[in-house]
Amino acid sequence: MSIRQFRALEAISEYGSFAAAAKALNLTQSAISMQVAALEESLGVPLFDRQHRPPRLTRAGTVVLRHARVILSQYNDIFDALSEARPYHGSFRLGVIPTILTNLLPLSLMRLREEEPGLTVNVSSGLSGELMREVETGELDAALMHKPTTLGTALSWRDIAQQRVVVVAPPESTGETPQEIFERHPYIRFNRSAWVAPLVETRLSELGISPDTRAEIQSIEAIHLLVGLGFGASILPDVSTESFARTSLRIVPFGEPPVYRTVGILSRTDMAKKNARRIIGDVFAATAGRPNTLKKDG
Amino acid sequence: MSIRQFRALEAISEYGSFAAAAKALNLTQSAISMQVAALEESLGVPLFDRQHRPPRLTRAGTVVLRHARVILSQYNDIFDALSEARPYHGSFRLGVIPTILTNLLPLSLMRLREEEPGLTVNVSSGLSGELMREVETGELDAALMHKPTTLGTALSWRDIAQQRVVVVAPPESTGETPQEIFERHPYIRFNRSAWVAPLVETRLSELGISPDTRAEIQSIEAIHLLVGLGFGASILPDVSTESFARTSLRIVPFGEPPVYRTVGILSRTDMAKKNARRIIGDVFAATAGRPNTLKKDG
DNA sequence: TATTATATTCACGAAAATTGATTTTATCGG
DNA sequence: CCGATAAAATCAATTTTCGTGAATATAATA
Repeated sequence: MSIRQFRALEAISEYGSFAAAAKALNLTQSAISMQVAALEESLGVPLFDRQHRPPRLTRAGTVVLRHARVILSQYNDIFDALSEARPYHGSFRLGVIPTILTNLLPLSLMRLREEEPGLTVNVSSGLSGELMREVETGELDAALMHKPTTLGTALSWRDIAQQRVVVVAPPESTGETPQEIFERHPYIRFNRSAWVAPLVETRLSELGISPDTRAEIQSIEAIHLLVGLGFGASILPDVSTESFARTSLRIVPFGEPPVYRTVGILSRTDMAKKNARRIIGDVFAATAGRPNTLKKDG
Repeated sequence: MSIRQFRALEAISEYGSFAAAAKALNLTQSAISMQVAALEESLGVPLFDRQHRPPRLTRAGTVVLRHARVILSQYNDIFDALSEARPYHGSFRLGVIPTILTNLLPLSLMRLREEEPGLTVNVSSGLSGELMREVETGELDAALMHKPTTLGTALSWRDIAQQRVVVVAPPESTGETPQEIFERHPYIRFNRSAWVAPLVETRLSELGISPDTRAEIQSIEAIHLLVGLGFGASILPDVSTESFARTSLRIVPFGEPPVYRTVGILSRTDMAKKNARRIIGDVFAATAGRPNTLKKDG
């Protein structure tokens, strides 16, 4: 099964016979015949009814042809797509929630500067609710934030990362389960993210845990420090894959199935800078998906 | 540019490095490296930024990757699609306009019986307006008819054939243009098709022709016969490609650009027998597109 | 700076595709 | 029904492509 074989199949259907297809593709008729044979071999199904001359497509043949057409059109579009993907020049106003500000963002901006030097990104920070409003009014071109629960057609969303919510405990702590950990350690509540908090509360009560809440803190970094000093344990989105602040904290699953928060890009459906949006989205997605260390210099 | 190369590209993006992709695909690093090199060569664009190790996708790389993903998913879907395309068993009520009844239909039914013996097609005939109503009420599963000018979302349409409307003149007639022909021959009007008639009238007056109308006849076959006997000339949809009744009449273009009528399949969007509809549509489209003679026996 | 992980290069052998000649099979015309 | 013709299948020889393994080269890491 190769593209050449699909091309042959399409040509046969277009020109009506193996021989005609061969001529159109500058090949021998036997080459076409063998390509079809190979295709049928690998699919385990006859694509043509040889009772007729020229052979006719079987039902299976038309099914395969339909797919072949899609494949070939995607294939042919590649060059066009490449020629449209020329260097971008302009500015882009991006809103970002605090958690991302200190994790995903720096790496992504480095990459972006490398890949698309002509694109200037103006970053501002805020909570998801505020950002959403600013996107709606056009103050921001897009926002990197939590996935809203409801979304009108005026706004577009693209997933960037799924962050697992986990229990973070001191390195020297004992206890394998959330229950054990919160029996032995006070709870440092991370209450910034209004989007995740309810999920955490629900899961806590599902697990039958009533933690000893000792503090409420807004910053993931600050909580990391406190937990590292043995002050208590906390429940946070797992940003450790971003390789920043990879302190030696214990990470324990927070029940099954894991609680996730989805981070992505929100923008207006009718926005102008769709190309820039795609570039930025691609870079953030790449950074989130395949964490790489920051280059020393740039 | 081959599917294997696209697979390599996707694997690299998925597993994060050439080496990891190689392992996943049971190949050597060098094989992957060469595939990428070949891909870049044939596209004329670097897909990876070798300043980094492992190399990072460039912008062009992500563009190609997007296409590669579509291609690969279509590719992988082929087997599923084939296994779903199992022999159909059941009946189907198909309405057909008179013109098709005597041309496309017989050939298509023969093919259909050959390809899908389990599918029984019950054919009934009527004018487009009637058929449309019967499809709406569910008396018919689908209808092969002229394309309606307006179409709600409750009904679905699929194009099957474009028939050119042409001037049909006796074999021994003279005159190269419609004007000349209708100066020398009386006009036999085909008034059955309410859908094409207005177009014909418009074109006639555009061409400044006021033909000597000698008869109005409902049947294309009858008109063919009369024209063949030299009784007059007519203007008809060109069904001669269907190789039936290929009498030796003269066929002359009816002005530029040609007048077309579009024939297709109308059905309810919410119909049950979508699979049968597709099969039938495929066969009619194949018959219309690539006219083949009828087999002697079955 | 040394070490390690990773990618590139190159020559060689293996596998696949193409060709040209030949045989087989359907269709068409008496 | 039979021969003529058009089309496809088959086969051996040849060319092309692909993958490997060893030897570099290059970037990240300690």
